[in-house]
Amino acid sequence: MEAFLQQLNESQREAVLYNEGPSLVIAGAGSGKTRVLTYKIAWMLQNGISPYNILALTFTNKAAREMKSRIARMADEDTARRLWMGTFHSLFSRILRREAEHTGFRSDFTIYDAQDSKNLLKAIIKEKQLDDKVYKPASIQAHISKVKNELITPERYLADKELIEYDNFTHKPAIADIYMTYRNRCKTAGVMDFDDLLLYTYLLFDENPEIKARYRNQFRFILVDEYQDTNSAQHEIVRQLTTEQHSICVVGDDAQSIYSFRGANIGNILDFRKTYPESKLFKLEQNYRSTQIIVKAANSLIDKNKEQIPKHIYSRKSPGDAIPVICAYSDLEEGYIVAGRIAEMRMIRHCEYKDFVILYRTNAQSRIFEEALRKINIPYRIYGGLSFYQRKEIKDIIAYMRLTVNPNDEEALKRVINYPARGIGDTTVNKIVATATTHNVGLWEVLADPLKYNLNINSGTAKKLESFRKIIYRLAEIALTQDACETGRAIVKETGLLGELYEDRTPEGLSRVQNVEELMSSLNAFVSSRREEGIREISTGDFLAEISLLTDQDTDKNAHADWVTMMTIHSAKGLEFKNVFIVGLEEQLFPSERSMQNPRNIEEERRLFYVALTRAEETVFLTYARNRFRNGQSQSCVPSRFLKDIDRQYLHIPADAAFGHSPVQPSFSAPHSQTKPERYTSLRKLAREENEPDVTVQHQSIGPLQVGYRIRHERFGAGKITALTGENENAKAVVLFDNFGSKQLLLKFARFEIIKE
DNA sequence: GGCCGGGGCATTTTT
DNA sequence: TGCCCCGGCC
Repeated sequence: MEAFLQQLNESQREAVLYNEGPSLVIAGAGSGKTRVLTYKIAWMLQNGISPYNILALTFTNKAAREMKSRIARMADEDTARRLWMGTFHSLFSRILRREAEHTGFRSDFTIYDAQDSKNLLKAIIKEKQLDDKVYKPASIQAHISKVKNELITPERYLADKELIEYDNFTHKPAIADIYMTYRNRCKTAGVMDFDDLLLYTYLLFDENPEIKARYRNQFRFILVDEYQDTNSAQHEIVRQLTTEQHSICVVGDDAQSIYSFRGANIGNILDFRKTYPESKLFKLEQNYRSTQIIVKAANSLIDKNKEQIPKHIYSRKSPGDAIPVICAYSDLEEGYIVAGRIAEMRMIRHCEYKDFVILYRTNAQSRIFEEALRKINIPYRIYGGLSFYQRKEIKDIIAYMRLTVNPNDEEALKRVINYPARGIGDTTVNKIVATATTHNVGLWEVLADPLKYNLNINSGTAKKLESFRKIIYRLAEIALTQDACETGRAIVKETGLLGELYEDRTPEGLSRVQNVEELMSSLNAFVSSRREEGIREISTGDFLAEISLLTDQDTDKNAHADWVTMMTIHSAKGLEFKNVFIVGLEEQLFPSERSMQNPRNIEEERRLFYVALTRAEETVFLTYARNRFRNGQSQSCVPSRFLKDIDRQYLHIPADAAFGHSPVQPSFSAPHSQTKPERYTSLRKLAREENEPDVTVQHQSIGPLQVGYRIRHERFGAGKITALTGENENAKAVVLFDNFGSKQLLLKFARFEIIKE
């Protein structure tokens, strides 16, 4: 471990070693933030702190997974697993399930995704006979989400004069009532939406001081990643769990706070030192990613923001080239220019396609680049769009799973009660909803005993409902006695879902079948990986709990395939590319039209541009068009004000691209000292070697297996056995996989073959 | 229940 | 311009 510490720079090391009280680590772009977090945790573990006492919160599953696997390499797999490390949402849902008896929910509550909540709101607005032009479901949803993130319950909302007055003022006086109904409906349905996972955790701690104390005592060390993205609820929960002397370490970069629109509060990080007056401040200011010019250009840009924590980010890489600014006549030409540059650079500089990314402000911009790339046969991939779990066929199956776990789940029930078609129409569903609402019970209660609630339906409909009910009962029974895999299989078979899909021979139909197969195989993988961990019972609920909080942002399969990447700047956060094109740098597009009223929003847009610039390792191109097709008509455009915010000495501005000033020659004509391999890479290798797990009973060989053999695992691919431990039932192999880090496999369950070198 | 056409609308997105 | 949603019609 001492050796590890040598691998850190001074400020990183200081941040890692300070654990005596609250600390704020300002981590500039590319400054080795994740490494500080992982080393810090590894250091704690090394010093005898139990993983059980460490709470590490991240925003995405991907971040949590990466950190976990790095820690597994430095400590060991089992310890890493016992850490409380994960997203806010997943860890809090774990706590809420555990403490269910104090929450008013059952431990098997299901989770509404954004679409479900919107559908429910839409239904409520309709039931209340409100005008959905005034009460637009999407904006009501955003509003409710916002107040929840401010920890405002329906009761508090009603009592809040200002909120009520504001709603009257905007002619939407029914919002409080909609919110109340929504909350109650979720409660009777036994479901939580994403915001509820935070809100109810806060309320749990708030209303039960002894529970709060228990967790506060348990989590003696708390780490929060991407603190600039926390919303008020997250901030407050962290406060509930800490004292002013607590060892809490928050890591983030105020300059990269770009999610205020979904509730993130940059004040959390800016005012951290007011919240914890005793806290220490560490700054990671060396950027290991980008050339000096890129870093300096980005600095000069972000300097124009008022609200920020002072810092001096620097790079010791080569100076690099000045940043070309390219002006195109039209959006179409912008596409051709970028595509042409990529082709050219690939030839001249021997880059691969995957070294390029095109970053834009809005998804709508992607189409033109798509067409331009396709025209000259450049392979590309667009990030974003419909995620795997949002596809209809997947949501249908998941809805059935949700019903087997929680038959009162309203949105799941509405989704599949007539799919595949069973002749149960809207009228019937509406009657069920109305009956359930008047009796204040879940939909399933009504469905299970229609007579008791005087459900007004004819005998034909009653029969149809009966047969649906039987299906769900049967599936629920399977879910009770068998594992998640069997349940999944039964769902596909018994409901006739797959049959329905097989009939469709169109390409879309085939891809739907493939998606279902993929879901089934992920179910399989889930069950078998839990088995390998030695867990015997794996219920459908366990699977749901995991995937409800998952997105396929997380599945970065094909990450090494060779294609150009296109994405919004927002989704590029945290990533890096050798060459970056930032396109559409025009007023009203970037900064977006909507951000213009408010200087704070402009600052956020500027941070967004900062994020874009700092994705690049070697080269950045900035492009804008003079004319652009927007909303059906061609508009002439003005170059973005942000171009003027970058110190001109770092830009290369040709005459035709002049914006605001007269063109000048670039100040650096790039003496090309090729970037040396970063210290970073060698470090990582070192880190990997030094950390074989300390396990109890070690063997040189078990059966045909020997330490040092290479194997190929069904899911994790190739890897080397680094240790063999345990006896018989508990025999395990520790395998260092080429692409998945170190894993312990329970030999009884693990599926792999021995391969030759 | 599915298909077609009109109207409205048009940042950013993870959990 | 293009997409999505809704409502009407078969």
